[in-house]
Amino acid sequence: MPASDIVAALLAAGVVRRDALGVAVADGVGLGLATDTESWSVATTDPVGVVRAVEAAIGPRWVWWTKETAESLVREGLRVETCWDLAAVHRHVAGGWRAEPARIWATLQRLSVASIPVLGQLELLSALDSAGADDGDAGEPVRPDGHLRPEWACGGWRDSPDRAAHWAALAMTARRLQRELLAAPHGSTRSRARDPETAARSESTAELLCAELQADGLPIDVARAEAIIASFVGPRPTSPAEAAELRRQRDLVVQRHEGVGTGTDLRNQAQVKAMLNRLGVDVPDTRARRLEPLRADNPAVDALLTWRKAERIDTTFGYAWLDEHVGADGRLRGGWSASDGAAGRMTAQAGLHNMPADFRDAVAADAGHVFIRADLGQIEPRVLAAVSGDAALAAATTADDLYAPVATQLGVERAVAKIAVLAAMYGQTSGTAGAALRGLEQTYRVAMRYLQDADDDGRAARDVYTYGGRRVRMWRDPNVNDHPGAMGARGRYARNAVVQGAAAELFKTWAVTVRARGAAISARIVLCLHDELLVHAPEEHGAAGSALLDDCLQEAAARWAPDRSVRFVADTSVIRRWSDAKA
DNA sequence: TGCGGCTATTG
DNA sequence: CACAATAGCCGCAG
Repeated sequence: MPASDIVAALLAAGVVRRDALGVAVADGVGLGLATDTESWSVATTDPVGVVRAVEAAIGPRWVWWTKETAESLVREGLRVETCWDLAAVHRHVAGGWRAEPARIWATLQRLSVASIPVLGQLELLSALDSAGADDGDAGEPVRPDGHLRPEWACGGWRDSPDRAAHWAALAMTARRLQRELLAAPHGSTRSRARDPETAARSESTAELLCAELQADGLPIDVARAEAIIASFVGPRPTSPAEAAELRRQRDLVVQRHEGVGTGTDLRNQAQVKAMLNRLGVDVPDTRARRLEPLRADNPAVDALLTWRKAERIDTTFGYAWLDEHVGADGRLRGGWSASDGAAGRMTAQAGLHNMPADFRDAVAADAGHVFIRADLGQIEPRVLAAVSGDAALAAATTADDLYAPVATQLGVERAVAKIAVLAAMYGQTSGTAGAALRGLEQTYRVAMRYLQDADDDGRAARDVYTYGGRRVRMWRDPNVNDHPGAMGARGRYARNAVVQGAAAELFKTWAVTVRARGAAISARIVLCLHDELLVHAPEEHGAAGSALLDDCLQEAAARWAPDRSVRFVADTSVIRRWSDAKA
């Protein structure tokens, strides 16, 4: 069936723009499409071509199980506008990281995760269990016991277009159940989001963005990057033997401070500590922060710290790193995850999130292009004001510098106010913030209560929920009784998770808004860094892009937060190199 | 070979 | 050295 017939069939079925449309792409075989009531199977060697035609003609909200589908589309150069990613929504509402179809389905059916059938266990099951859980029709994706058939879930749905159509229809069923789950009150701190689907949608589209970030990569001036590396470790060695010799020479510069022949292994923590002891330096550990003050008085410490920096560049951000992750097209590519870890932040590999600042000079826009860079100012305390509904703290967000009015309110220096607010969000109790913390309790009672509630939940091993409804699971060591240390750690973790997690939700809403609106001026996000966006665009659209980032922040904030009492600000600039940004 | 500890880098 | 993350090397247990 040609793609135009599929489009006609969908139009006849009444599918319009933004309507949910299930899709299952079986590469080389065909695809399945499904609405809530109908499904279509298409045999074709070019299933993505069909998706492309439907996207162009209708532009639905594509519904799929996992980001594999997003990656399939992006690999073929297709950028669809929006989606509903069942795995992303599952991670959001259920917590945890694992989100295979069988787990998503079991959760929606309220079946125990432990009872999910595993492929290859069938013989064992039938031997042990005379009830025969799998006595249904193998042509159906769902077993009589309600679980997904493992052979379907593990790829069997790709076997034929008909199966793909079943799989797409099942995705639509799963989406309906997820929406019910999102709309229902849940947990001890029900999400205060105005529209419970907002977060689910931006979390979904963030997966699409991640697939694109992975494919596009970050533009790198490779010659500049090599020069930066050379400034730390010297020119690129031409052979492994030369590399080894250079390394030996670098070690010797430090070892010489002890005289000849000691041969301290600088990569061995215990030996380094012993060496420092012999040189009269007594430290509990050898971290740079601790050694830095001693550097001026002790040439050996100075040499060691210089060695550390070079060693770090050589092993982690050296020539090998460039060769492995930068393509012939000058793009640095790494894997992206839309909601990793505790609170659902985006994460990236290949050093994209922890590249030393020295390298920002090597992050350069293509010829005829610019970067539009924007970072959110003081995002966490502003988010705290929004999610807790603290009117006093919200009032402080009208200032460009939130800490200024907070300091005035507390009657302390700005620096003290800042430390106190951060301490409250991170759960620090020791240190100098003590008096100011008590002031916070008085002045921003609602926000501090919100944090304390999360802390209490965490200590008691109760899961917490972010503003956008992300479930953050708590844990308990099954082998030992809870002890104060573990409880305190969980409390701090939970306290931070409700703030950091909500900030991540706002950030992703902003990012996917920029992704959508930026397409009109060929602006593409090339880096997401927790509170910072780097967008690559043709230079003639620099000014428009700059305005767009700011507009999108206001749009995203309005969509994400229930009222406009909290002000969000971004510092935006149009630059050629990342290092041109002022901060 | 896998894992915890230590270290450095980022927000 | 609070909260989160990636990533490398080392020693040690299995």
